[in-house]
Amino acid sequence: MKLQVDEKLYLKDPTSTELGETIVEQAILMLDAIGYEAFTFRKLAERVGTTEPSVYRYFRNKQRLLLYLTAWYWSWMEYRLVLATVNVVPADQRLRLALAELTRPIVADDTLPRIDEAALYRVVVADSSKAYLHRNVDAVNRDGLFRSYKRLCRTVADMVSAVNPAYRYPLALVSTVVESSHMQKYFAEHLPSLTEVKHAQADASTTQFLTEMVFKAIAF
Amino acid sequence: MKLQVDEKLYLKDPTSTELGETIVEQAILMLDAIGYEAFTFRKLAERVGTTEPSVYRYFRNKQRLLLYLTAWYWSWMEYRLVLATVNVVPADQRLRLALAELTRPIVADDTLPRIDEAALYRVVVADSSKAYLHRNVDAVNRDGLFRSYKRLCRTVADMVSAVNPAYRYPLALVSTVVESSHMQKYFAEHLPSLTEVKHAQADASTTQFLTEMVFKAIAF
DNA sequence: TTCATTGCAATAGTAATACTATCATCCCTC
DNA sequence: GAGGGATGATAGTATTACTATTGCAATGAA
Repeated sequence: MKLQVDEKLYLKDPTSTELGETIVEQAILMLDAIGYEAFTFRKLAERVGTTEPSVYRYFRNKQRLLLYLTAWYWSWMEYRLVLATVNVVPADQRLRLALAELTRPIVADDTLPRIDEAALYRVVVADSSKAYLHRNVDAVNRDGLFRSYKRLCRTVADMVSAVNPAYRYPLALVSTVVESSHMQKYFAEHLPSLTEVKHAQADASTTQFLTEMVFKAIAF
Repeated sequence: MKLQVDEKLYLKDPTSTELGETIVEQAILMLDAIGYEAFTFRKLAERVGTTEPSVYRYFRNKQRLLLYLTAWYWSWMEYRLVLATVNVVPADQRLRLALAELTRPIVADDTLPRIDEAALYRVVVADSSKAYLHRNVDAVNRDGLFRSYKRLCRTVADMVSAVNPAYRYPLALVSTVVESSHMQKYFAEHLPSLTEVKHAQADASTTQFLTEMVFKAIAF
């Protein structure tokens, strides 16, 4: 299985060579280990056993690498979401399954052999917003680099509209839910006085909190 | 009028000297103008007409300066919120006013002569999450530097509980609303396909969207 | 078999960033 | 007029975020 990501996210397709695959694999582990701020291409090159210029041959800079990882993540999420809801006809049940998928705990998965999905999820939770909370958002957006995120939100928003076509804020609600699901898990771990979600059962209670919120918000 | 912020946020109280006040005043304008990533103490010093070491005498680093500004902002928000709801007895009306205050457009205000409140608000929207989405969250939190944010969320969460004591996620709901109100305005400006909120009337529709969401979520 | 291409390593270098140290100076107060 | 706090001036370090250039080894086509 291979997911498509926009060509502008990289200089050279990392899936086209062994080194490229290793760079992506190790970047995820390293970002998870030390965080976006401390992460540098020099350290990554050292870990991979290559040189800084070789990493730069694949990605223009670390923001683009982060964008690549998050775009990949959102595409993968949409794939899972479609898989989870295919053949389910009732609109409310489809939405419920989609929300469960969006807020579900990510576990390691062998269908994607070189990707540590759990680590990638932690990176997305902690750092994905830095990809758009940046002065160059407009330029990055013009290049279409948020397309997979937008597509995912649109997909779920359409499910919301299928349940209640009169609801006026499906996209706002969905983007709120997506970001909030990250935030609540982050808060549960680091700033527990900002949420009732408990670190130990963060996944289940986040799903419950947000699912309840969505269905009440769009109820007739 | 003067707001208290935690002493650990600065090395030397910027309100204690003319230079300190100028540093804070210009930091807000500069962060608003060029963004957190491009902002440096060297550039700030140049703009203020002082030297880099002098800025470092007030703030340990730029994260602390950002924390100082956001802590100040949340304290100010809580003050406004209390002011807006004082003498209002019905619980649902209190909550409605508080939400309106939280999501209201910020306009320049002469009660705080050297602070450009509108610029500070834009900085908070674009950059405040970077103060906690950082590897050192736990250390910063141990120092109590998120206290004003937590206090604000707790205050509003108590209003939620006053309306419906049985609702199980008041804090999670409030932190979601606070962050979402920033996010929706940011999306309206930069990623409009992620929200129905329109840039031109971002304030009114964000207030409406979130107020409606909260009252439906906590309805019996 | 040669030749060109690619894929990558190695080395080197630049401008900027995030600080820290030291010392002089100024002004206010006692 | 001595002492002390506030600031300025200068200088320096380690790291970051790149970029340029060169060369070599494997591969595949002519």
